[in-house]
Formats: sequence, structure tokens, C-alpha cells
Amino acid sequence: MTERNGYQVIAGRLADEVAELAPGTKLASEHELMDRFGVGRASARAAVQELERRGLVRRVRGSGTFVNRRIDYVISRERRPSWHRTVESAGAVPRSTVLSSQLRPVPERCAHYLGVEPGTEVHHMRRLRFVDDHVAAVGEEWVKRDALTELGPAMRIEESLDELLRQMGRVDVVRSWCRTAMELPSEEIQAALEMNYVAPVWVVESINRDAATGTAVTYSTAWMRADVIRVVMEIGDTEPAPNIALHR
Amino acid sequence: MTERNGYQVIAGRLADEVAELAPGTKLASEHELMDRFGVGRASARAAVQELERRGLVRRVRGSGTFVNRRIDYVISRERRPSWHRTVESAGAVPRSTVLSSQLRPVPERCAHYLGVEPGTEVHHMRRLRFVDDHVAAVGEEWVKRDALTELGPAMRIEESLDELLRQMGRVDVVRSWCRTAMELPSEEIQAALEMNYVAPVWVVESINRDAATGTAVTYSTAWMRADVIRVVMEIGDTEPAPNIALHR
DNA sequence: GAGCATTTGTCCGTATGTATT
DNA sequence: CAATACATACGGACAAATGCT
Repeated sequence: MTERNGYQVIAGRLADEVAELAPGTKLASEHELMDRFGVGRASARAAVQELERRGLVRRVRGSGTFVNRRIDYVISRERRPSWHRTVESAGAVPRSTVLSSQLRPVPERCAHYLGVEPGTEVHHMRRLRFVDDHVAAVGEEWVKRDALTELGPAMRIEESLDELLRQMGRVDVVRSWCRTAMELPSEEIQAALEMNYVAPVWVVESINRDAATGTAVTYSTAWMRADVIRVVMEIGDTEPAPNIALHR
Repeated sequence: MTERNGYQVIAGRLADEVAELAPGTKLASEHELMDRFGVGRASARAAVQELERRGLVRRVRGSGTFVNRRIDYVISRERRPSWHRTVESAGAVPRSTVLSSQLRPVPERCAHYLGVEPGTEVHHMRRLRFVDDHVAAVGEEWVKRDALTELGPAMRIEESLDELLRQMGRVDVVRSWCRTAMELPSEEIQAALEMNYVAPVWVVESINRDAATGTAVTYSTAWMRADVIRVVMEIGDTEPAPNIALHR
């Protein structure tokens, strides 16, 4: 008698093992799991899919199953989130590419946020963010022209927009408003995030304003893959405890 | 020629249909889908499971597959979230039950939050929340004794703790700090939420303080099923636009 | 570039278990 | 008790992507 099996039991066992492995490590293939646990392919497969649902592994057709790494992205009033710093401090390799950068007339909703007439030309930028060369997020940013004369060449570097505005434009940008939720992505976003399946993604909208004048300067929306990023959002005037371990 | 199929295509078709149906409506069974789309059980099943992953349906063994309803739970600095009001305004039926209510010595972390000695006796309460008689959330609340002499009998009613403190205790409670994230639930929480599978849940921690004195009065943690509740979190001093339709 | 083995993705048919009605 | 419906499982097959030769 081997033991009572069931794919849930196998998944639990594998989950324990995966917890001990470094991100990127390759797991046993479905065939190997079949032999190891004495089950059919359906069960072996179901177990690994269970791990995928839990966000513990990432599967690549033709290649294998790998231990996943998820990064905490903390959003709070005070903190200025930097993609590179966040990813690096998690021990991963950050990268970002500029997909497009140009002047564009603002769509209606954005115009409202920035407090300008719809159709006004503002800087518009799309960026892709990577973690360990895996697509993690796409973002869209709108910047009023009076905050910055030109955006294109300056943004070649891997810097945050806030940083740039503080240096190039002489604006002290502070977060004015931010909303986070999860949604099913549009097909466009899904394609940009290279998701070949439908799953909820984080949507982070934010408005930054000039600390001096109080007027809105940038509006941005970011879509983040939930299997790569875990958004943690904090509201509050007090930092309650430094030693909170949220995710074991 | 019928058409090219694939469970993703079937799922897409079904998703469109489900969008038109009222929450609670029963879907066609897997057998019926087999006949309708001319596929095997595996494909019909995969399609419906896809809808479940998207949060569009809820499946009950022995009973069937039903159109799901997900409720937005908005957390912001200003707003005092009321379970009953939130659920009701979404057109659903709220309910909550008190699992336990007693004086208990605070655990370490909570003591730190409330600013009391570990082991001090405070009110402790566990509540279960329902939406349309489906388990939606479990919460744990800690209240300092000086804010309220007795908690038990008063909380039989379906009211918010904030409300009670404002009436019984003469305390004006304001949200001081709040953190939201998603985590894989512990087995205990999973059981309380009646989840027979493992999936991430919302974790909302918050500290409320007396507006007058500024000292912390309550600390609470809530775990919410992501298939029932969608947490939206807002940080900000401005309400940017009244007409934002987040979820189509 | 072509060819090949590996690995996951999709699908079929069938069967049995288990909860609900 | 019986019918229904979802959950789990087996074995087999081919497709598609990847990586190596």
C-alpha cells in the first residue's frame, strides 16, 4: 500500500517542496510525477495546475514547470514607489522598456483628472516592466506639458517619472490620489502582458500633483500580472509595526 | 462543418451569455454543453472551470453551476465601511453572525497595535459575513476595555462595531491605519470561509483610534473570499471623478 | 536551418466517487 | 431510493512550443 493519493494530496506535498526551492528552479515533469506518485497523467497534471493556481509555479509549454517568485509592491501615501528598487530589494532583476513616448491629445477621463480641456496635447508614455525578464506590468502615463518640455530622450534611462520631474522639470511631485483593484484585463492588456489565459490583474490608477501649487501633473494607470506582483496597499498616518510578516 | 472549437472559445461564448444573466441563474450542465458544442466532457468541463477562474460562476457539486455575483468593497480614509450597506447597495442580501464574543488576553502583535501590554484582557469578537447566504468573510476584532464596558449582548444586532462604539462607548472612532493584500489562507480561515479549494483571499487589517485622544481603540483583521468580494482601495485627498466605471 | 526529443496544452472516451435534490 | 451534477481518475492520442543536436 503506497498511501492515499488524490491530486490535492500530491499538490500539498509538492507545495511544501517548492517552498524550499529557489525561484526559477525546474520542477519534475508531469511524466516523472506520474511515476513518482503512481498516478495517471490527469492527476499529476491536476496537482501541478493546483500549484499554478496558488501562484507557486509558472508553467511553460515545451520547457517545463518552474518555481515562481512573486514580488510585493507596497503602495502607501508617503512612499514613492520605484519599480527598480522594489524589484531589486526582492532579490530579482528589474528591467523596463519604453513602448511609446509622444505628445497626444488627452482622452476625456484623463482630462478630467488632470484638470485640462479634453483634447489638449500632453505627454503620453507606455512602458513595459519586467522581473527576471518576465513581463510583469504595463503602464500608461500622462504628463502635463507645462511640467516638462520634452519627455522622449530623457526617459531612455530606467528611472521613475517622479524622479525625472523632480530633476528636469522643477516640480516636487507628491501622490495625490490612488486606487487599486483587480479586474479581468482587456484583450489589449492581456496581449501586452503576454497572458495566454484570462486571469484578474491588478489595476493601479494614480494622480500626482505639484506639492507647491496643488495642481495635478500626472495621471497614470498600471496593469500588473497577479502571478508576478502582489500589491499591498496601506492607508494610514501611523506605521504600526515594523516587524509584520505578511507573506510567510 | 460546425466550427473550430476549443474550450477557450466555448468559455468565451459562455462568458458573453453569463454576462446577460441574473446572479444565481443556473447554467447548462456539463452534459448539456457536451451535446450543444459537440465536445467531450473534458472540454465542456474545462470551459466551465475557466469561467470559475474568471469569477463569473460558482459551482456546487451535486447541484449545478450558477451565475456568480461579486460585490465591490471600497476602502478609503474617509468612508466608514458598513457591511450591510455595501452589500445592500449592490442589490444583494447581507447577513452576519457572531461566532464568539468574549474577553481575551491580546496576542503580541495586536498588543503592539493597540499600545497595551501583551496579555491585557480586551474584547475579542469573531464574526461571519454572508452575501445572499453565501459565506463571504470572517473577521476578528479586538476592542480595548476602556472603550466599551461590555460587548456581548449589544452585538447581537447586525451593526458595525464603529457604530456601536459611537453609541455605547462615547468614542468617536476614525480609521487610523489600514492595509490590504491578498494571501493564501491558513487552513483555519479556509475552513471558516467554507473553501474546499485553495485560492487567495483578501486580508484587510485596520486600526481605529479615538478621534479625540488619538489613541488606538480597535484592531481588526478580515479575510474575504475573492470570488464574492472585490476590494477596491483608495488613497487620496481628492475624489477625482464621480463617474468612474471600474468594473464594466 | 532542419531534425529530434522533451514537455506542456488540448481532447477523446470511459469509469467511479460523492454531494445534492 | 433514484436521478442529477460535479469531482476525480485512468489511458490514449495528437498538437504546439521549446531546446538541443
